[in-house]
Amino acid sequence: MELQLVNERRRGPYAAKRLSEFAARCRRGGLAVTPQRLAIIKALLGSGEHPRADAIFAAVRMQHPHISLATVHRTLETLCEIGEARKVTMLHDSARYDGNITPHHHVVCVKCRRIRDIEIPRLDRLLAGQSELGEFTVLGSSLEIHALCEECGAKRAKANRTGKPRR
Amino acid sequence: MELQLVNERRRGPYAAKRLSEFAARCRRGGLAVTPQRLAIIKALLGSGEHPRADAIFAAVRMQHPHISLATVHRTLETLCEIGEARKVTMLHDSARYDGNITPHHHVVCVKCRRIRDIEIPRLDRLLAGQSELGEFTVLGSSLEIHALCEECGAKRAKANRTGKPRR
DNA sequence: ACCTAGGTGATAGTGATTATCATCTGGTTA
DNA sequence: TAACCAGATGATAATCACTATCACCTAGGT
Repeated sequence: MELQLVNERRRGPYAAKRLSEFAARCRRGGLAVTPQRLAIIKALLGSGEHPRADAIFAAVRMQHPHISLATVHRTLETLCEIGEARKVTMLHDSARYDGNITPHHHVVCVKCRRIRDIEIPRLDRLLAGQSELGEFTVLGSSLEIHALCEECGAKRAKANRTGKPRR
Repeated sequence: MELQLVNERRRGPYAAKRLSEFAARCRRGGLAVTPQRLAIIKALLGSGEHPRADAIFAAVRMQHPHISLATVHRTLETLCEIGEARKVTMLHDSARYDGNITPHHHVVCVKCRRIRDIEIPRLDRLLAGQSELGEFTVLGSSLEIHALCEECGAKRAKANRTGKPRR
């Protein structure tokens, strides 16, 4: 089997492992280990729902009634920046439309959000043979390739040369 | 070569073909062919930028100075509904976070937006061998599989039985 | 030409996210 | 251990993309 739903039972041990390393990873990223951050990563690791900020807020509030929604938004963003979390899509800011309705996928520059179409016939073939996925009926798909475009890559290289930190 | 940027030169002929069929496709979808809709699909087909509503608005305004931004939003949405356009991601409404930072992909229910993790080792392998893509430096990727979850599929089936239109 | 369902423009409203800023605190240093 | 301060937080205002509302308009069938 080539496509496989990730087993929910793996989450417990995975979360425990990630949590045990969290403080060290924060410090490595130059971040203070605060109770709020701990609560937020804990809530995120404990959920298989790919939650939005408000869901994390609701969960965390039970233990930290004074936490601010702004802190939740900020912290989730920060966690993504140090690689302790990810977004399901990096294109959630606003709707992007495409007039090309033939099957294709996208490369997205992680800095400037420039998007270009790409074709991956092998991927389309792989998915064409998959109509069910656990409890899901497959309808279609779209691959988002994260990349750095030439222009942004050049800017970053220049910034590095003049001594600015990469991130 | 397995991954390939779509050639920009294809857009001209493709847009012309789509435009010539547009009126017929609107009527097939039960939509009136209005100057605004024509201008919007034209602007969309003429752009390789995967534009946001405001960019389409700006482009269309040059020929239709009285068009409303609301019309642009509505029309782009309508075009997606009848299959004349698509969104780059269906998850643009709000940020969804994932605590799982191991390489994986997602199945998304098109109705309720439930998301589950999936693993596609063959896709990861395919992409691991691709560090450049035209002017882009590849960093990672995320596949969004569009699907219908069991619950929503059941609801839809039931609605059909009781005579409600599917869409 | 006439009718009407559906489309549009103007604008108010909503919901998610970000900005601002005064206050607080983790973690380093004396 | 206390004192310090860069960075973190909470409260709240502001912003931004998008949707709802509604009076008026028009495409397309009669």
